[in-house]
Amino acid sequence: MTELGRRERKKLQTRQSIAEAALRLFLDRGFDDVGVKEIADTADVSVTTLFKHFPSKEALLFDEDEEQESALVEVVRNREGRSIPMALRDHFVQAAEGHADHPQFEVFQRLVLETPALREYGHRMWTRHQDALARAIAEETGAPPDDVRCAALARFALDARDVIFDRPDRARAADEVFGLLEHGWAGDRQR
Amino acid sequence: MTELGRRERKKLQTRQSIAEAALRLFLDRGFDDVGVKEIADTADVSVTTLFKHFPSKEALLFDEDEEQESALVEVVRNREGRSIPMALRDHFVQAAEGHADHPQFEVFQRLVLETPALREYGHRMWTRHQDALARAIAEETGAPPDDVRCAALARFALDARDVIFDRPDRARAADEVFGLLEHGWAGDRQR
DNA sequence: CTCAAAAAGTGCAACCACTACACTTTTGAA
DNA sequence: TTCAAAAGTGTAGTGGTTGCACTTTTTGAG
Repeated sequence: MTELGRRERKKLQTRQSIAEAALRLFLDRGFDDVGVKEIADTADVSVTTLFKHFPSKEALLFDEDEEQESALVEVVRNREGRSIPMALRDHFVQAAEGHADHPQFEVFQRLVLETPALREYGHRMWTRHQDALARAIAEETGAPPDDVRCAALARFALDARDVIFDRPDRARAADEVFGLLEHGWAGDRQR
Repeated sequence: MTELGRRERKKLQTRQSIAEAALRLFLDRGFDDVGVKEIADTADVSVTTLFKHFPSKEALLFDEDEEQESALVEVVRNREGRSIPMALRDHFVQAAEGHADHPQFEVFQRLVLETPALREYGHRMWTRHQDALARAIAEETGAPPDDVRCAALARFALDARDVIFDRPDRARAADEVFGLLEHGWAGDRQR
């Protein structure tokens, strides 16, 4: 256990109150119609302080990051008999279903999807995991750590999420897209 | 032939002189160390005018766009017996080789690759073609225009370029990556 | 307990990309 | 020749972001 001193507790607290204020205001009035100044005021903090905690306005909405990466690596490493693409597919489907519970998350997701700056930032954060995922895949298949095919599969799997999220029936879409990665384009339909 | 009046010629000329000034300054001192003001001054134009010709600072470096898209569609449509992934692979390899001649382009490419803002912008511009490419693929294979697999293949092919461009031996990398799209992950190496 | 140093927070001024606006100049065509 | 559209200009602003000098709080060592 990591014992947190008063200082670090307070720091975490201000950070959280900033993030909460931002989320609330953004959901209320949209990303572009809320200024950083207003967020800082709402959180009762100076603008300078806000930027000491978050590197950009967009970052106010994307807090969790390392968990996702380790989850991805874990999925690749610990998959019970399934192929890597199938394990990843299950992971994404499961994640989507897990979020479907909280209606709060749907709203958040729509905000991100409908705000170009946020969508882009989210994508950038997401694809940061490419290298880690590629290394995990390489390690798992005995390929060299910088193998091209592993890098490609990592990239494709990461981007597959975006392709799938735009579709109404996500489970079906996931099947088709990851099926493509699993069996290849030339598998069944066309030349 | 499209006859261009004096007006349109002059407009094109100022646009070009802006782009040229920008390219020269950026190559000289880097994207982040050159202000828009300086570019405008160098091109002997006001900042307002600069932004009437280009929507953003990044856009100063990415002029050609529609040609690439139509080229992609053309490649899919008019491929002599090759499968779609293979046709796209050849297209990318050929494009890379074509640029390899001009050493000027290598420098430009390094600038883009090493400047996060530019790399990102370039990627965004590039993936704009996804829909058009997906539709072309769908049409070519008789699938519905919004078929998921076609959308996925389009996206993957577009992203493949980035994966490949980072590698030293691009031809070989292209073979491996597009081979993956052609035959699928489960093709030869691992489960 | 004391005190000095580290860290968190503050306010201000500035930078930079970008826009709105009101304006002048140039140009194409009737 | 005349007139309206289009290109260009300068100014003043907005909004995100940073640098700086400063105060306050917290910590740990003596």
